[in-house]
Amino acid sequence: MRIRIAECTVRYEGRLNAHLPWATRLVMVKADGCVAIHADGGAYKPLNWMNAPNTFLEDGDTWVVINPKGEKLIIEFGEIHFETSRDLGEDPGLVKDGVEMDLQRLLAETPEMIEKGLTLIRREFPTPIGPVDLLCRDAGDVAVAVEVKRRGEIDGVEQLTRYLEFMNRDSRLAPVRGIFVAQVITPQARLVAEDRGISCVEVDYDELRGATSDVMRLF
Amino acid sequence: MRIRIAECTVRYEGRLNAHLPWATRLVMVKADGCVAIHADGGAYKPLNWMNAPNTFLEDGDTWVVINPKGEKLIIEFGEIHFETSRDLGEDPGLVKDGVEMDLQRLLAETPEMIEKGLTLIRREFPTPIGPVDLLCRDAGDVAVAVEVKRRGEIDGVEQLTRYLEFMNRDSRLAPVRGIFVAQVITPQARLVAEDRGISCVEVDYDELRGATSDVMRLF
DNA sequence: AGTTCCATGTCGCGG
DNA sequence: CCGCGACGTGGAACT
Repeated sequence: MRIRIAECTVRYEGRLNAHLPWATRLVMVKADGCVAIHADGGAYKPLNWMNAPNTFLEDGDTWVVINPKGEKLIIEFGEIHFETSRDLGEDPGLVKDGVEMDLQRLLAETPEMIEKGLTLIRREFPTPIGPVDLLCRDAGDVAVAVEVKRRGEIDGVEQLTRYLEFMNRDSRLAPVRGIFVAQVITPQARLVAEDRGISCVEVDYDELRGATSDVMRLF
Repeated sequence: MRIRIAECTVRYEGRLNAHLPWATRLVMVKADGCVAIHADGGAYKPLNWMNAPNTFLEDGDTWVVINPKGEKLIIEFGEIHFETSRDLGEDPGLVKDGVEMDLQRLLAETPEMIEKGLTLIRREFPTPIGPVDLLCRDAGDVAVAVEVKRRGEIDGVEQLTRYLEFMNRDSRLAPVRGIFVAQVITPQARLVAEDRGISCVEVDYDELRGATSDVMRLF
């Protein structure tokens, strides 16, 4: 990784055109060739950047970075206040726990936690417009499409609505009802969902993890 | 801005739990207090971060960063390879051209580029659930709601669908048909749009800018 | 403060 | 490689 703190102007020509006037900034070039220009604030997002892969041309006090799509980043340097370079090596990477996939996996293992009598038919059931998270059958043998979200917002309800629309045109499946499952569901999402006859269920991740491991212990 | 390159492990406890094993990384602390932990690759996004505002506790070789929502970032340092600190001052900020607003402005000036015979009634036409980008009238005097996106994806179709639903309940406007305009439209979005009787039009930004300046020259 | 919507989103997975 | 959906999305504009 190469770090330079310097006066610079930057021009980006690509998906849009953007320009940075002269100021002091930090320019970071990573081992994979990606470039980021940071100001001293504004969260982790750089003012300008160019992701790998790209070609890097260093011509005196001007750097030109071009990627295969033809996007271009031009950095012109003035006074360089500081520079260093160091190889950090490979990173073992981030380990995550508690994302949607985990939630979906747990719910697939214990659909009872969503609704009493619910049994799983298939995870990621395919429809013409994408896979439904869980296709289940309820206590009364009716098909149920379950959409799982970490945070239940209106987008998720729209998504489930689209699936139901398509699935209810399929005579082998219809009628299909919907259940929207999330750790938290916003009042708006709940309102829209229930207006469309979609049930809403909030689940607790830790409780779910507990219940699932209990069920797993039975086998 | 403070930069430290060092051996470290990181733990994040917040919206999810995440953990980084020991490795050499760059830790950046900006003037506004935000913290970012970078590996030597992987675009501009840090492995872990904490945005301002937050409280920063430095206790020996351990840093604890907590934000008002209770999310927590814990960095434990081993060997420090390098450290520096420097005030970059305020940044004049990025100037952009070519975002959705620009596209919308150009289309408002030359609605003919969307469809022959189309004329503008109003930009940002208000509905109870938000403003429609362009309200137009077609060659046959029928009202047309136009949703403009840089990239046409399913969210945009949903947005336009909601607008149309409301507008078609208004007897002074109905019937209203929809046109979905973008520089690129994904097949999924097109499928859903056309399933709902919404037309799709792809436009080229440079061509549009040319055509618009031609029209403007006539006046 | 809460909600909506844009973004050079980025990232990862599956076809 | 493209398309699609999740993301600790972040961030800005507006209510």
